[in-house]
Amino acid sequence: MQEKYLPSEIEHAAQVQWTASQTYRARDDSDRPKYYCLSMFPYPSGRLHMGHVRNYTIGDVLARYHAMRGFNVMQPMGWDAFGLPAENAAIANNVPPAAWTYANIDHMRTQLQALGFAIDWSRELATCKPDYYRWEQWLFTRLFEKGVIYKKMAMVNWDPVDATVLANEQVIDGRGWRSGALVEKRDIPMYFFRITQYADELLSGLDSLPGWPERVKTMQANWIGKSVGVRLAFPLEFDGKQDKLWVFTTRADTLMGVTFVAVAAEHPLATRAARDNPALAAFIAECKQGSVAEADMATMEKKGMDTGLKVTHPLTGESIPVWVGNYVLMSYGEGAVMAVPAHDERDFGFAQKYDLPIKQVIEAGDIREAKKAIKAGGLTEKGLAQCEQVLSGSQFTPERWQVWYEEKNGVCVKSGKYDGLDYTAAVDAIAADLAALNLGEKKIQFRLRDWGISRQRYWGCPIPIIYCDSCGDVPVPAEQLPVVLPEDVVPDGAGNPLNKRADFVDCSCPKCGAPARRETDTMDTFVESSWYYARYACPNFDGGMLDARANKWLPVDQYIGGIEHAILHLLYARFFHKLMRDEGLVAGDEPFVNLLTQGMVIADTFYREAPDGKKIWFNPADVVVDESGARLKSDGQPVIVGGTEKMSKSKNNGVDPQALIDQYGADTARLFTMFAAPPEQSLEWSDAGVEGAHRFLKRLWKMAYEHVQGGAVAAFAGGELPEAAKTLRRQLHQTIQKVSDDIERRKQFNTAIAAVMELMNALARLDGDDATTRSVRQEALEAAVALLAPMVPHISEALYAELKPGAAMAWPAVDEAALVQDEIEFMLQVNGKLRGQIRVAATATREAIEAAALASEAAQKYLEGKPPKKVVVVPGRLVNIVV
RNA sequence: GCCGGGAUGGCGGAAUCGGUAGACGCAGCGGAUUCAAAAUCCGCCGCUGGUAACAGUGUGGGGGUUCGAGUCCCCCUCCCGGCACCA
Repeated sequence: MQEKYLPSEIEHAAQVQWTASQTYRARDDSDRPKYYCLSMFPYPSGRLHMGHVRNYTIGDVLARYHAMRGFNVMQPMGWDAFGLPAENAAIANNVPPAAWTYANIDHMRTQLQALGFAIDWSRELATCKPDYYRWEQWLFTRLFEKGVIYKKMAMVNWDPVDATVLANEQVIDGRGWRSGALVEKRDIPMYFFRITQYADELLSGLDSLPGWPERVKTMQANWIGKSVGVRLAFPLEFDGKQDKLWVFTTRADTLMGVTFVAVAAEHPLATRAARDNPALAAFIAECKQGSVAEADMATMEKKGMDTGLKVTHPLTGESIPVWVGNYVLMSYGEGAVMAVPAHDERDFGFAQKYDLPIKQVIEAGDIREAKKAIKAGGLTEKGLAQCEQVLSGSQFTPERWQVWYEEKNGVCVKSGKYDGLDYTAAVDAIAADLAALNLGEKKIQFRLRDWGISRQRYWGCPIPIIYCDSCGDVPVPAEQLPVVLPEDVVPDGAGNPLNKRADFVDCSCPKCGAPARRETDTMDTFVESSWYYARYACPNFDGGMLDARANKWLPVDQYIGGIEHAILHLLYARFFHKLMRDEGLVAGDEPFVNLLTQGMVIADTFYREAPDGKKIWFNPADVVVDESGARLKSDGQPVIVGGTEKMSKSKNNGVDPQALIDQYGADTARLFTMFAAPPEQSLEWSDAGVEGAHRFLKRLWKMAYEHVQGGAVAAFAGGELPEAAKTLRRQLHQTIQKVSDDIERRKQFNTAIAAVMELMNALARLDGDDATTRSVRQEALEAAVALLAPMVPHISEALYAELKPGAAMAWPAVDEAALVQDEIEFMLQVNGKLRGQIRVAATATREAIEAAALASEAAQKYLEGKPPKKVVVVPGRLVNIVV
């Protein structure tokens, strides 16, 4: 055995051996229970970053643990290879996105392999390859024919200078990232997935996912946003014609308090009103400036303008003004809202700003109670004062409006026949009256919108549609698929370069044979990442999208990925699974049984501002920070510190793990990443601490080396032990228990590692070279090495081979007999404060424990001879004496 | 703005079901070894007072429930993620 721990040597040897013997090949034909462990596949951005290392190490720990437990494990890997950064790189370096992407994949594959992940590389896939996206195009045509995919107009960010659609990320402070031009909203035709048709199932399906974090399910449920309300109409007359303005509201009980209605700038009524109203037209044009991102819409100043139009209140017949409001979203509900300033925060702010009437129609519950109590009489002085205080707020004033709009348990007032009704009763009564007038009905409304997938970009999966002047939008027939994306294109940032490629665009109509044009839009990259998990089961199948193996491996037993994917990616993948199920391609309802959302790896950001106001971001590795501030290493000039954020390409704050691997080896990088923070928490990167992880591995190596030098010995197999060895064995088996539980149930690896560290510290203190002690040491070392194997597989394998030559490393078993304790230590509290300890036999009764506690010196000191008020005994833990 | 999450020593974090706050590691300090250094080994290490024993205090801030709160409830502050064309 080597005396020194040489990571590069043992890691290389282990990896070569794993590859040669196909150790991590998932068996399609095995009868052992399957365990499909999937980590979210990477975007091939260039090099691995720490987030990848964290993600894949978590997956690898779980995969290796289950393999040691006898499962037939599948851990695949692939590349989410289409996307915007490849086009940006192309523009910056004048290389085709394809070449850039393939080079990145090759480099990152090497890096992943150097980390020693137990990946079945025979299943590798890349979404930019025709043999993958071909089936996505095939499914698209099927769904298009079924009507699950349809075409409609939708709003995008438009850069008028570059004449191109911008991603939200490319809009910076309302301007295009390259041109600096003010961004406009523009309506263009797009293809949509009818995800709203599955809204109810996507919502109720969350209940069938006990293995998902609560927070993720809550986020998804809120995103789907099912609300029960009333869709109702305000009749109006326009251009001499009778019409209706429809709105959706969850607060129909406040209908009698409506003082105006507001429509979105894009609403047809606004457009019509603006025809002969230049001021309104100008205001609408202003609303159409800026990005389409919801966050921008929600944080901008609420503005509006009276259209001059009036609608009729459906129940009172009152005339109500129609406003255009920049805060009304065309994409939600009807694109119009009824405004009740007295009981809605946003309406209130708007009414205050434009001096619109505010009409109270709900009385708060506490005010009602106070009025009742005073009327009934017999109040104490204090009670009366309380009631009066409540009533002092009962006059509606703008300063006190929160009391009114926040009130959920109020009743209707000043609402005619609805006075005195609570929320449910009022909504029911009003909905019934509206229905009788044919002016409304109860309706379920989702916040979820249909999924627009058209992207006016080159580097994506082509949408398989052909435009024919006589036949219209024709899906490409299956036998003509795939529609192959040419890979020799270099985009220039101004529009989709496919439009300039006659060899791509020109084609003939599959129906009539006439000359036709190919769609040049590509699909949202979320489409590729919505079904890759299923394709891993049969990546080489060329007869269809999936074969029978999909149902052998699915559902995924453990999915691991960043919390930033909690809503969109995971919702789309769940949706796609249901689409594939309804096509008869997969059997189950949900794709991922257990989900682990790792926290982000965050790091400092540094930037400089260019003369045109753009920010240029610098990598932390290229920056030195000291008392004088942050400076760029290359030129010594200062840079601005931008705060600690998620490691990302756009902020250029990713830390390259390669240096770590080169200096300390993969095991150290893996160990440190798992040890630094629990998986679900965000991990602030710092280089300090890596040294400690490496030191631990060196110590482990040294202890094993010294033990092995002493000659062969069998692991402890039973019999009486001296006290020190017995205690160590108890700790050993407690550690096995804890590490198993930490990995399998808690999925918290930092504490598992800490427990093994404690064990090693104890083992280092165990003296004695007699045969018995050595046999206990052998047992402990074998177990410790096996417990660490999921985290640090290379060193574990090397050490196990030295400790127990020729044996296969299995997960250690707990010896229940070793766990038995004779005496237990109880904490002694007096009035909840720790005052001492007592030792009691493990078999002691509650009475005996109590007696021992009261008899203790500490208790006597605080009792001062008096009997205790109360004694609380927590079994196995503590005694609290209340004096 | 809306939805979700977080805050514990100088730092990363532990405390799993309301029961010893600070495990484990980093940094620091002291010592051993060494010609010296690195490496390694041993010890100390929340804060305040005290030579010490010990006492008080302490989990972002304020309030509450409880014999007992880092953990549960209410209010607030700050930080992070998502917000539908970044992936």
